[in-house]
Amino acid sequence: MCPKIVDDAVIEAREEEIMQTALQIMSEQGVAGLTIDKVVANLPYSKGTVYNHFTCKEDLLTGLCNRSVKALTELFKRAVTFEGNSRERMFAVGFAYMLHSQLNPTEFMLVISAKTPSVREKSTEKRQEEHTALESELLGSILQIISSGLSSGDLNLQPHLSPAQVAFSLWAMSFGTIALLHETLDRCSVRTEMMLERELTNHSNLVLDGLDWKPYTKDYDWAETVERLKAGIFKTEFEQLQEQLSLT
Amino acid sequence: MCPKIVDDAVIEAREEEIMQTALQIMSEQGVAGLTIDKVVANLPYSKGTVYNHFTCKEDLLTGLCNRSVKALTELFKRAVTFEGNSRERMFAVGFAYMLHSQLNPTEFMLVISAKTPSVREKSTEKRQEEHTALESELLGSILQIISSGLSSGDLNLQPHLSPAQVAFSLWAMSFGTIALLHETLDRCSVRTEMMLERELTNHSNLVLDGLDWKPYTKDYDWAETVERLKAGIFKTEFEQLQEQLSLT
DNA sequence: ACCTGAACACCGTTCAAGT
DNA sequence: ACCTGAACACCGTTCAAGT
Repeated sequence: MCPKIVDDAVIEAREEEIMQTALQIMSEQGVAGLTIDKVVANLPYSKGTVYNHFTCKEDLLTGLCNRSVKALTELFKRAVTFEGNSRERMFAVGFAYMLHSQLNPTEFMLVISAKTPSVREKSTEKRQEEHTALESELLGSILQIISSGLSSGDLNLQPHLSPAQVAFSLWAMSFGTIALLHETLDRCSVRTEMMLERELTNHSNLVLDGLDWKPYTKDYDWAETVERLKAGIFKTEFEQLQEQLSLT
Repeated sequence: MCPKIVDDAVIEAREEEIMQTALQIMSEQGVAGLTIDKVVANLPYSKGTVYNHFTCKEDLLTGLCNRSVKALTELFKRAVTFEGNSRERMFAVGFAYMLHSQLNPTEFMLVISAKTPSVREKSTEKRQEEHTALESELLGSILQIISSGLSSGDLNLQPHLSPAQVAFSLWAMSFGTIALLHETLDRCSVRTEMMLERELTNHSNLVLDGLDWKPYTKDYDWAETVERLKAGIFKTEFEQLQEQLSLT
């Protein structure tokens, strides 16, 4: 009836197949081990077809990056629905970020390298725009929680700080913690189950206390909140993470 | 008299020459634009000689990364000598980090990519060890200020936080802010002179307030501290930055 | 002992030929 | 209209020959 729609679906399915294959190779051989030849060898298509979907290797990397951010967006949206006070919801966002980075270490590193000028310059305009759109969705979730904190009175913004600046602070803090800790965990090869969780909780508490966002760390049972997240909205993800860690 | 020493000096000078050439190429053509052929073309030596100094391209990248961290170490040591209270000295470290990342954007990005597994795996053992040694020197400066804050009573550690964790928090915060802001500034192509300075001050204040490190943001004239840094220990660097920004 | 650069292998990208 | 894979260009790395 409408062949165009069917075609689009086929194209999208193939794009997904290409990206999954690329991801598989990268998780085994590292980002530097990714080769279009290797991707094609694991696929029933030819090189030319892959280049019909992605204009160059960098475009493929940005595509993978977007795929990962898309999944993160979903987790953030779920965090916004967490039942609790506004600071708990903000904490849930950080928790979601941590879970995502742990469950998809390869993709997380990709987000960093996709921001690199050398990758961005070569990617398609289209995929770059998709990327910025996804990032403002992420930011949107954070801003939503900030404004709910403001209206509930949990958060009192200092005059020199705008909501956008607060959102940026929180993001930078989480990003920095995860990026540096990933690297440290890699090097020590001591992937203790809860190291990242503990550090991220510490940093999150520092920044949220610094922002004067109530209830303060000392006035609340945050361990209980963590338990509620693990058993509630992020149950599936947490179980996946435990399984993954027990395998290593 | 002692030819070995002369030889070492010659070798070191050449290594520096190679790294400077590589840096020059990277600042013009990006990290992806760096090619051993291009490096050799700008040098009076042959490919083989370059490969006598660096075992592979990644080893050269790690060498450049270390060169940059070495310079940062010097700035941090200077920050420790800043005359003021302990929180001011801690702030000076963040300020040094910001100055360094602004003055050497290419090198700063390199530090990120050098931490990437694909680069680290290929680098020489020797250069990797040098890198960890440099990083503990950086951390050492931070720990020094933390312990002076503890003994002066400016900083009261919460029971669940160790000095090392605090140092890590501060580092992660600065790193995250700078990395994300670099990217944002790149994209907007609005390199307003003081954007990074303002954001880093905000974040630093948030974290230090959160840590309960006195004097609090609201109780002190931090703008005056910034002025003192700009006119004092970081005068040269600040002037370089202004010059650089006025040229663009 | 160190330097040289031709030679090799590998990989991203293209495009003429095929369906 | 889309797919194919041989062919090309480029780049990291090596090593026999030279000094």
